[in-house]
Amino acid sequence: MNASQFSTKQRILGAAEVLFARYGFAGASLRQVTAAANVNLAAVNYHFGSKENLIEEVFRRRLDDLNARRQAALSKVEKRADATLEDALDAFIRPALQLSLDRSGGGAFMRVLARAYAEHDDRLRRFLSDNYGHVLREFVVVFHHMLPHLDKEELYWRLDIVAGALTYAMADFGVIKRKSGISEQSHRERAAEHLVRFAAAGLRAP
Amino acid sequence: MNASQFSTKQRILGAAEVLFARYGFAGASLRQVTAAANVNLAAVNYHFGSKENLIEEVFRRRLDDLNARRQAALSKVEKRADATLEDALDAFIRPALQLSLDRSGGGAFMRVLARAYAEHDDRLRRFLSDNYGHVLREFVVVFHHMLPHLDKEELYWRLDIVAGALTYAMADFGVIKRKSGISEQSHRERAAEHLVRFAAAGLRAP
DNA sequence: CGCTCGATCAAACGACCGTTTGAATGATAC
DNA sequence: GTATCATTCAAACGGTCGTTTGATCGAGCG
Repeated sequence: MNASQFSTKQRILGAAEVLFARYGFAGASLRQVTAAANVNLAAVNYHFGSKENLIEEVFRRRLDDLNARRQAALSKVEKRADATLEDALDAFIRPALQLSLDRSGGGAFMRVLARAYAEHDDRLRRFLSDNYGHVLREFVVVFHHMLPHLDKEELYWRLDIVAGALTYAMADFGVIKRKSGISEQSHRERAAEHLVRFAAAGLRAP
Repeated sequence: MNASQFSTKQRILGAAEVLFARYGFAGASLRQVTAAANVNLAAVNYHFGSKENLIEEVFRRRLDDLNARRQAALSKVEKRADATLEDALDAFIRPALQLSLDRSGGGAFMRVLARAYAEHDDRLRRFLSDNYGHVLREFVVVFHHMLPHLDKEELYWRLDIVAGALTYAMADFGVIKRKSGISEQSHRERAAEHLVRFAAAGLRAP
């Protein structure tokens, strides 16, 4: 009998996401993952081939959606003649925020993503760059039109800073202690608002 | 015979720093560490008691110095009546930059620090908060005087963003590909310059 | 010299790791 | 009913993990 309405693959992916977020890729074992997912240990190698492949699938499941949302939001911005810098930033940041607020594990995924940055693993970096680099390049074009006083290299530097601050904020790294009355969700929403305002000013700097 | 002029403890700390940066706390084994340090496997448990304690010592060795440098730089800023926001930011960022440029492992340490944020480990967070906390609070006071239009909570949010962007930049997380002609050191120096300019504008935002 | 004691060493401990195997299961097609 | 085939299962594989043990080393000292 299944302990859930979801398929074995989906349950493994969900459990892996949470445990990778909490203990890291090396720190979370397949025995922990399969126990949490209520599936047999061998199921990971049967369905995914290896732990390495499982890690990639954890990313693919969320990033396909995240990038589609970002591209859709950016398209809307491009079609409006009066779009502001804040609108473009919002198109980049809000999809990440929404994903982090997703009821089933989105918050965990943002921490997994932050871990991926920290890993500095070449294979993982190439995987992320190959599959999702083109979306970043589209954003660069739009920002370049909105900030004509910045040359391409300067713009890249600043967007890199924005990406860093976003990763940090969405992964809830910060030292700001969430007040007991405030949910993780509204905490992240506040973070996103502050981030858009801060990043807009930073990008506009001479 | 020793393979180095440094003591066993120092060699373990140095090797651990590099390997924790590269493979993470769970991913780097004590066998790797002791082999790289050219010491016996049992030396870690003899000198540090456990792997967990070794991790804390890796932090303590660098953070004591980083905090002292930040406090000294901040004191100079406080004594000058004409100090600018950029000066205060510099007092916070430059010590981290200098540490990251330290010949022996400072760059690795900044990546270890970024991993600590990603770990979300309560014990590690408390340890860092105890070491970082009071210095951060001193910076808040100075920034508060320089940015009277921001209330305390708003200021905390923005400084948290700055800390995130700094961590990200110093750990070399970014997607900006270092050109082959540019050393890691001058890459980090560029990052720090951009960061100060960006953060100053972001903090000054209405 | 003989004694002491912190430091280093090879070896082993039990536990856990990712992966593989081959049998059992159960729905589908003939 | 029976053959098929994807899926699930318990068990085991060889390795690596952090830690512990007891022997050995070697400088300092009476």
